[in-house]
Amino acid sequence: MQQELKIQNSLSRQKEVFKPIHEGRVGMYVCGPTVYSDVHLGNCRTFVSFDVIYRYLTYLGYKVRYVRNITDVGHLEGDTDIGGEDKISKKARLEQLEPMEVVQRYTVGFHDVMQVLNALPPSIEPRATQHIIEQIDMVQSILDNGYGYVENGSVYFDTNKFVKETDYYGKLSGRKVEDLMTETRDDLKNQSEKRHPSDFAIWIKASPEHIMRWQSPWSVGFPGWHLECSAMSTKYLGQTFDIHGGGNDLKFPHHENEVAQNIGSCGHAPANYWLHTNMLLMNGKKMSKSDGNSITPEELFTGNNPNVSKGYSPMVLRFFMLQSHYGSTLDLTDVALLAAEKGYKRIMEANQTLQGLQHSGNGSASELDQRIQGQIAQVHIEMNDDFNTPKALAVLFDLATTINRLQGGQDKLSDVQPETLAQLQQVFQDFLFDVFGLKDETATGGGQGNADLMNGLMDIIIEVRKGAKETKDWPTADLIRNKLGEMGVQLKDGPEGTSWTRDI
RNA sequence: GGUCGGGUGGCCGAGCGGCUAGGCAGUGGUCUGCAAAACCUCGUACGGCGGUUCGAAUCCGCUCCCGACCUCCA
Repeated sequence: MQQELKIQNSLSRQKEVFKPIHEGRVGMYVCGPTVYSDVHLGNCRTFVSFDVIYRYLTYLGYKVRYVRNITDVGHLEGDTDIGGEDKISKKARLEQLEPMEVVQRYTVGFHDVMQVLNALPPSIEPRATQHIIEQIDMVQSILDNGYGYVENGSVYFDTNKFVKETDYYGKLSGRKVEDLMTETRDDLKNQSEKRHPSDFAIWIKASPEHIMRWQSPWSVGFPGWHLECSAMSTKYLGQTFDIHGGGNDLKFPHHENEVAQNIGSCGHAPANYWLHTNMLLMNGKKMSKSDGNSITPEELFTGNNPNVSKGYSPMVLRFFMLQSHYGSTLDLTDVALLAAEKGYKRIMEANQTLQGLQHSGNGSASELDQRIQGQIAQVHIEMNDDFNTPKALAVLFDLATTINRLQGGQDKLSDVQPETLAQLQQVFQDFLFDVFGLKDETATGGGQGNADLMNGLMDIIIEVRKGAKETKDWPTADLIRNKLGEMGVQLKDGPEGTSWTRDI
């Protein structure tokens, strides 16, 4: 299984072979949320996507340092670098809370959602407010290098100078520098402190009523929005690292400005590979906090939202996301979720069947065996092609049919080598759980102790029903099946006996 | 207005020059006490119009829609 991993690099707009800076290690930075309100599902898609990327890199044997920040200061409302109110501050004012209470509340909420979605915590989760010193240092470096200027206590990044002296600005977002320089939007006219419309604040002097403020060489103020990512990625991953990720709505201006800040302060572009996830849509439109077209994870799980007919399990949501590529938009609809729920159940039950298959020890290298071997390899090939989870999943579904045929006797285990079966069992476990990060909710839930109890109880019930069936006592047999069905436990009669699964 | 990305069978969603994924729904079967599940079967889709090519959903041109970014959002 030695294929090369290829990833789509936003910087080159091409799929490139991934080569880490340090053999066997990967440094990855992903822009995390601004914690001023509940995460919505769109945010979750990005973090689930990078969770799978993180998991797969780890699966490949890389030692990954995954840094995902929490932005808790500096992110302004509105369309200007100054004049807009800090999002955290605004929320604090409206709810009469300390800014850090706001931050704490939504950070905890974010972590809870990440946990139910089974997203692994990052290696480091730095906060902007914990890195004010690093950010001030970076502003100073930018000033020292001549790429910034001070105006009335605020510091701005001089994009005009940066453009003249380097060829970086606009490269990532594919923007034409001339367009940026000749920006004439009405909104920008009143930003008199800036020398150019495309300049952006890296340090902002706090107005008297502004609650979050720190001492700096230029003013009592706070850092600009883009700065924290530059400062923290540099601190934890170095001046140049492997992968920088985020939602593609951050490409401009956030990421473009980040690149400028890094080069402006230390002369190096931050990341070799930029990965951008595409937007989650709802009703064909971008899911967005600001225009109200959004649904929270909570609402999706409970069904308490007009856009869904029922609640969906977090794992169904995760599976739904895996069925599309992270680089494509994904439209969230009720029927699509319904379909995902069935598909999720099918693959999980196939895995249960697979893990229960017992090999007698004698198996030939038949055509079937060869095909399974090929498909096992194919799963890896698909994932190595820019983390193509929908294609990898498609191969797993093909294998699910084979698994069910083996169980049903249409295919014979004697045509499968014991090692092949073992590999297949391993691949399903590895990919379903370790790489895709799914959990099997069709199986027994509620902790291991309860699982054992549940299994024991079900064995008894199935045994009793078997007795009823043998005496052709159909009313009793059906009563048991129907009552269990109402409780969310489905019985499946088969030639080998009766098995059961739980609804999700 | 500028820049970028899309339009794929009933729905979702891969593919991105020939081998025409996958899931869900639907069809007709097998199995079953009945059902469910499972298995088998059927279903040739790529917005429109031209062009390049032996061959195009895939490349090029035009055109019509849709979305994203350009201003806060993952």
